[in-house]
Amino acid sequence: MGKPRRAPTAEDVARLAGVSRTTVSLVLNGVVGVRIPEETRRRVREAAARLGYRPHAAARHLVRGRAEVIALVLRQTPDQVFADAFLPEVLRGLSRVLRKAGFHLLIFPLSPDHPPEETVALLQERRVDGLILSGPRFEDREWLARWSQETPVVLLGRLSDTPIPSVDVDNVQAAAEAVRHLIRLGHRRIGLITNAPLSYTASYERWLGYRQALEEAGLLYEEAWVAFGAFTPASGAAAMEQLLRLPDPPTAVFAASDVVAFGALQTIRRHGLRVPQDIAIVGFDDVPLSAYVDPPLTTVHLPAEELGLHAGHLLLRWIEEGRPPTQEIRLATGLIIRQSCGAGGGA
Amino acid sequence: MGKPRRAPTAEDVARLAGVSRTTVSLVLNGVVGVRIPEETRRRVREAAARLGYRPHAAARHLVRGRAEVIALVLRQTPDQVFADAFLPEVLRGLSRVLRKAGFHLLIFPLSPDHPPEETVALLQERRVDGLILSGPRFEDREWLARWSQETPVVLLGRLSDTPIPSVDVDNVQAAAEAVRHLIRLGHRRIGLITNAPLSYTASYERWLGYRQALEEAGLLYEEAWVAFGAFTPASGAAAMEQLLRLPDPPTAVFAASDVVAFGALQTIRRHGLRVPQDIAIVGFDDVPLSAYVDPPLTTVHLPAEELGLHAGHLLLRWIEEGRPPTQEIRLATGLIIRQSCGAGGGA
DNA sequence: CTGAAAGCGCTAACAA
DNA sequence: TTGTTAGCGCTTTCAG
Repeated sequence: MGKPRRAPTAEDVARLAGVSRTTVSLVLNGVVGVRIPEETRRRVREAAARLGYRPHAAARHLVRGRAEVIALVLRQTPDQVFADAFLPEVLRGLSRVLRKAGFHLLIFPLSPDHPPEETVALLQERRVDGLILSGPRFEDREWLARWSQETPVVLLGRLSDTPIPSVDVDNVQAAAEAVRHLIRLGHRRIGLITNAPLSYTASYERWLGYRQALEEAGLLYEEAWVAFGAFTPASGAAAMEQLLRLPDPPTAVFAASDVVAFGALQTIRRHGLRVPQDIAIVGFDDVPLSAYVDPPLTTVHLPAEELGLHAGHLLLRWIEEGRPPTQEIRLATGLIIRQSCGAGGGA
Repeated sequence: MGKPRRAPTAEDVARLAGVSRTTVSLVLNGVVGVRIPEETRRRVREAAARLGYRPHAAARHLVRGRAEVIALVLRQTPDQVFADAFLPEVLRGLSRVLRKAGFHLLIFPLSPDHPPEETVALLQERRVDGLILSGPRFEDREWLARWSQETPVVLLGRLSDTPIPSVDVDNVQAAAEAVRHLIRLGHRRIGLITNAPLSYTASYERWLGYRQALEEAGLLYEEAWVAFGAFTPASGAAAMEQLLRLPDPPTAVFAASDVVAFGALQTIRRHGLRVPQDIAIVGFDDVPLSAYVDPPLTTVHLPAEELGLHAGHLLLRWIEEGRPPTQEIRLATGLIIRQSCGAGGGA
């Protein structure tokens, strides 16, 4: 009862097994090229098991210079968190690769109310082996540049003109594909509701894809047909309202995120219009619930778990190889055709 | 360029400031009751700043015996992750309190494919100061009991008959309130779609609340009126299907999670029935999107961020005070009346 | 008020 | 093949 205050150390194991600490370390770490009799190994392992010995990660860190920890910095604002239904999935993909490599995940929410420097300082104290920044922002470029000279980083999302490896989807192509679908269905007046201000890379790129598809098809880009959403359904609802007030409203709209699309759907309903008969909608993200709104939303699938997985891979490679992989991974998206555009997607 | 291989240590700071390591430590940690001239303090601080010195967390951990890290163990299966739209919010609440106390958050997904022992081992190596288990399961009782003798734990969710502090909502009352709302609106034939098998505490308790409300009102509990969902909208859709096939289907149903309710809504639509005119629905959780389905879902609000916040508080208290707070915190829920029951909630 | 010294638990270079 | 030794970077008595 009064015994196990202190966790067993390698020393304890050594004593119990009747060997030295070195031997314990050698055996337990499975160091190769050392010929230790099976009998000794067995004794050590048994002693360790009996004591419930676990090496102390901090001590190991200190001497090996490796924390075996990477940090996930969440750059999401509260509004974005709300929009971000796939954090759990990203986490799953990420932690799967990490665990296999023996790494652990430290979470750092970096909301706008904390200056990045403060978080950077904390990260430094922790001596993490690497860092994944989810949802990088323009303001982050400076500290990232500095940081990436010392420690591996990978971006989940994108930042233009930076040599930092990143993983993301090809937003331009994905958005263009969504809009092309609308065009293919005969729409000529196609509106856009952005998912966020264009200062966000993803929003900007989706806007670009929208323009590109229009241009390919020889359709005019009309300023009036783009309305700005900002993460929330409410913002999507307002944007749709604005589009509907136009003298000749679009017959279809590309909502650059599902969440924003949900708001748009609501507005449309409130105006007594029907989707897709009166107006077609295509979303972006394929959040789990998009299949369950009315009508089920045609949307662009975002492979959340794979994003996490690849980010982890890339970071681990940098850590192992000691130099940046200089890679931009662009994961494929796919258009999921459901019923909000009136094509396929059976009842 | 070839310089900053090694991070500056306290030694470096001491040298630059022309003092000893002790002094550096004393000054930088703001140890009280030590009279060091302001001038010396200034010099130390300046040297530290100039070098960009950051104390090494692992070294500190080793000597102080405190990691300043707590672990969040996610017990969610993939299906649950899907259902769990509020992980980000919980995270936000949690990391807010932790940061204030100088603690960090290590994430451990504990999916069913890893034996708990393995994760426990990893947790031990990390020597975390405490642990929050989100979504505890019956099978966890054993290792939890053992663990909690050594290290603080708090449950996010509930496990019956355990002395481990926990924070949760009062599912029984919350569910009862939802059902009472239906009864108040005149419904007598009220069905239940569970959010998960009853082996899950939350499901069980919501089922209990359902029964309780029925009983209070003198209504009969009918086996046939409870259908089992399992996390996903698809399961909710199937459950609703089953209810609708009954000779005399319920006129209202309490879906024990919004996600499951979304599936139910879809089934109802497919049957050409209308909500709330033909059938009323009340959900549970108040996930962000529940206000944006058609019709907006009346539901029970789950205070996700506060759950995280309180869990953090409780854990920190245990860590600071050295003994379990023996507390069960039950956070208040509230019925959010929207339009899926045909009462209030204006258009 | 400040410095010297010990030691947290572990690994790894070096001897024996 | 195994043991001895020297730190990793920090805090913290204990002397000066």
